Amino acid sequence: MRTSYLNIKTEVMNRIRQNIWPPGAIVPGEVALAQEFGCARATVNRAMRELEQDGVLERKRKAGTRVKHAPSQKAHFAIPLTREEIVAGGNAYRYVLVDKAVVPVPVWLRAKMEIEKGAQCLHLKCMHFADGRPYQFEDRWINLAAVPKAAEADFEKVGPNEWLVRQVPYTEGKVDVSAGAASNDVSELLDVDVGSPVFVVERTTWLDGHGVTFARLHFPPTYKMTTRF
Amino acid sequence: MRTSYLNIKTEVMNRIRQNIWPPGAIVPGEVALAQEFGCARATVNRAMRELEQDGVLERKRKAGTRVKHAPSQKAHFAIPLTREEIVAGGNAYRYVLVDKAVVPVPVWLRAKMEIEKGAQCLHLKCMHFADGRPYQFEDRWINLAAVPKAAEADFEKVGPNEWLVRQVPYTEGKVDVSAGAASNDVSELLDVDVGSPVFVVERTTWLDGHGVTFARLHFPPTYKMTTRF
DNA sequence: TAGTGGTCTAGACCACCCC
DNA sequence: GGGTGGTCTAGACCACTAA
Repeated sequence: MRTSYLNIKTEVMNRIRQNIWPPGAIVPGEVALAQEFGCARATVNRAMRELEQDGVLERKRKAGTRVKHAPSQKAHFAIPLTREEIVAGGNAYRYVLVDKAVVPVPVWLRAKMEIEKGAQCLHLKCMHFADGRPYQFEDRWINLAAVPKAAEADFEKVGPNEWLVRQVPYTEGKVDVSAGAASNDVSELLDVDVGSPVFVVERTTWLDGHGVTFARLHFPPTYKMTTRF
Repeated sequence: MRTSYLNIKTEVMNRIRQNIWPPGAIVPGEVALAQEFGCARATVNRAMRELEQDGVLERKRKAGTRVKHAPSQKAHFAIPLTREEIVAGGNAYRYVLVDKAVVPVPVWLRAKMEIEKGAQCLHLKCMHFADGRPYQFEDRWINLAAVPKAAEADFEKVGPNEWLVRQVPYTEGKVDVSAGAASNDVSELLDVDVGSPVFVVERTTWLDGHGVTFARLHFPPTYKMTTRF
């Protein structure tokens, strides 16, 4: 085809990189570009809309389209299932359930997930291994009021994350990433020294505003979360 | 307007959540949906295309559109300028250049950024403070062959990241996030114990395949990278 | 090879919002 | 008020690929 929206995207990017359209400059309107490229406005529109999503352009009705001063950089991290992540890395995956208990929801968790008082929850401790080496320690809490079926699952074969994603898909959530010090438990399970650095990912998940699950994932300091942008 | 692509998106999401279209199920084709919703196929197409981007659907020519078994969860973290990040948090920002030197590119950096042998680079050490407390220690390397102008900048007032983003926008890069142990230098600058956990963000940046800059950002363990999905 | 999504067009109406 | 992007339409051709 003569003019694809992709061609327009790359052409626009070229002009920006070559400083023909410097940061802050206003870009010709859609009608003008459509005429220049000899295509329909809808085609230009799609190209420009995607460039806006990519963080390169700023668009406002009436004001027109401008080149962003500082392109908003976004790192886009995928959050795969641990099993898939390990297998994708070419390693053998092994999962072990370390501990399982039904307990009243602790106060800190109630605050974090906005759970009603007196609810019961399932507390799981799991290990994930890659080629026999400790890969991740998963400290997981599941709100049984939100997911009653979890009480019947045994979690011996399938990890809670994988189970949950099948039972309660399409949830909303929050992710916190940080560095922490290995506690006694964690250091033993991950086979690192007490107090040494541990990479921590915390995930809180809601469904329709109800707290579903909270997980704290601990990785040895060899672990890196990587992405390109 | 009667049928917006947004209405279609929410309606489709509802059907998925209510298990009318369970995971793995094939969804009616675009023509069928267009007829059902009483709109043009292009409208349905946009809705479905965006839902695919959102990780909810899988689309293949001829095979049709299916609901994903496990929705691919993506967290996308914004990477703001440190100054803006601190100011946005309601804190006073202060920047200090700790050290600056022109040196031959070290071997490990040449390997990482694919820089030609014998090139010179600028090595900067900077501190960022939030309300007087150490917020980030920035260990930055700039390839002078790629950014000659950097040799003239003094980096006393403006940090290298902010300077670079203005001089060399629209680059490609890689981000690695991990946990590390504080070295002697870092522990002193961040005011933490030697060997204690430090949150580390490493960013490598290329322009047209040429290594531009590498930065290792160290945060005290109180720091958390947060996002919602 | 037939059916599905991928894309483009030419035209239209509208909502928003800077000037 | 008027110009800009936001969206929708009805129709068309094409590319890919599963059956």
